[in-house]
Amino acid sequence: MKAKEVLKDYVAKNATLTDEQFEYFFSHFELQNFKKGQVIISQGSIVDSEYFVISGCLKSFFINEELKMFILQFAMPNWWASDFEALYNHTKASTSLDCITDAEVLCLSNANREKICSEIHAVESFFRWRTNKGYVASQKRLLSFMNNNVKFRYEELLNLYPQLYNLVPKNLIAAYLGVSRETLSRLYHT
Amino acid sequence: MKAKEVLKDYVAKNATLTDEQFEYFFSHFELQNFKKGQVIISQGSIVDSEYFVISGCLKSFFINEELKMFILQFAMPNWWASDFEALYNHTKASTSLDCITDAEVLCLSNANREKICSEIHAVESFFRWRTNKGYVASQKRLLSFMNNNVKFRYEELLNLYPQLYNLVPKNLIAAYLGVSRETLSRLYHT
DNA sequence: CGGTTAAGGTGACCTACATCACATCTTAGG
DNA sequence: CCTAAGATGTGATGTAGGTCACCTTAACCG
Repeated sequence: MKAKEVLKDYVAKNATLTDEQFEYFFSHFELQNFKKGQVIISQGSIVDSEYFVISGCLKSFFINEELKMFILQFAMPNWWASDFEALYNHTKASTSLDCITDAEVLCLSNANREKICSEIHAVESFFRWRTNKGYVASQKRLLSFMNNNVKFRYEELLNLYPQLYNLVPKNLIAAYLGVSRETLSRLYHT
Repeated sequence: MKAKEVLKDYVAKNATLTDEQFEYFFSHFELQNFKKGQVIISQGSIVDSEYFVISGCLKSFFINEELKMFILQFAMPNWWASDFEALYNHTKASTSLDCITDAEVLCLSNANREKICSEIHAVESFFRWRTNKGYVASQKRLLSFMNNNVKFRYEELLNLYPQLYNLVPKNLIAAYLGVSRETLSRLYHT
């Protein structure tokens, strides 16, 4: 399926745009291809776009002073990724974004998003919906973090994204769950 | 300061509404007064409104099977609170909301929010901004949870809301930080 | 004003997970 | 096809924070 159709299907589920409106909306995106390992946003740099994943898998992550990595999000097809704080506040990125696999993404600049949001009310509404969905997901993850142990959270993650099991190395899964790779390994072995 | 002015100042910082538009916007809210300890939303019930805090302090929380409480948010003046997942998806609340102190809030129903969002583009934009702010705050908290120990997170919380130190009992602070009250107590005593 | 309940502190002990060290095994490039 | 780097498993040991038990002090209410 072509990138345009992927986005169109996604939008159609949550907003009502005419074909012309969608064409205009879509004209503000730029299709980009990245290779496995390529960095899209890096900590400390300026961020001016957000990314809608068509194919492949990205990760948004943070590396602390001791060089330990924490993964905030695995971005699979139909997900959005960026450093939204830096993007909206025009500050430097506090997190990075890179490619776990080769990936195809649609890039939308901050300026273009604000432009189409102000031009088309339904688009503004669509982005409000999307952001709300992200907020709710983030709150759920926080709650699960406080309430559940590693094993539960690991199985919860695999239930939600079964593809991750084969796609992503275990050390990255551990960095998402907030535990060491050794502990994750010991959940089912030893 | 009256409730209307509190909301007006808050909105003015992040959206451009004419006085008439604001009056109309405001007419969709209902002022409510609650006593300390009163429950606004309880786990398992239907949610149909969100709340903007004028004065006092609320908490949104979750109680698990072992009756352990986790606090998702302390809602201080100028903050919004609800169970947003239940509110948007018309499902039953998975979290509760109650009053730590006597509180004055502006109540906005889901139906009214959607109504004014669709009627006034600037209002839709305002709510997109607000939701984005909540999302960013939630991601930051998650990251801090993974990256920092209890002492750091406690000091971070008190830096952000110094009022909490005297306003809220330590067992609630502990439930927000995700540790036992004993551990929190031992940070500075013993 | 007296009694009940909430808030807070602290000792003893337990457990989940971290860290370090090292041993395979797999895989992508040259 | 060979080799270095990445991915994974596992033992030994350390530690932050949990749990339980009990005590003191403060606050609220009939």
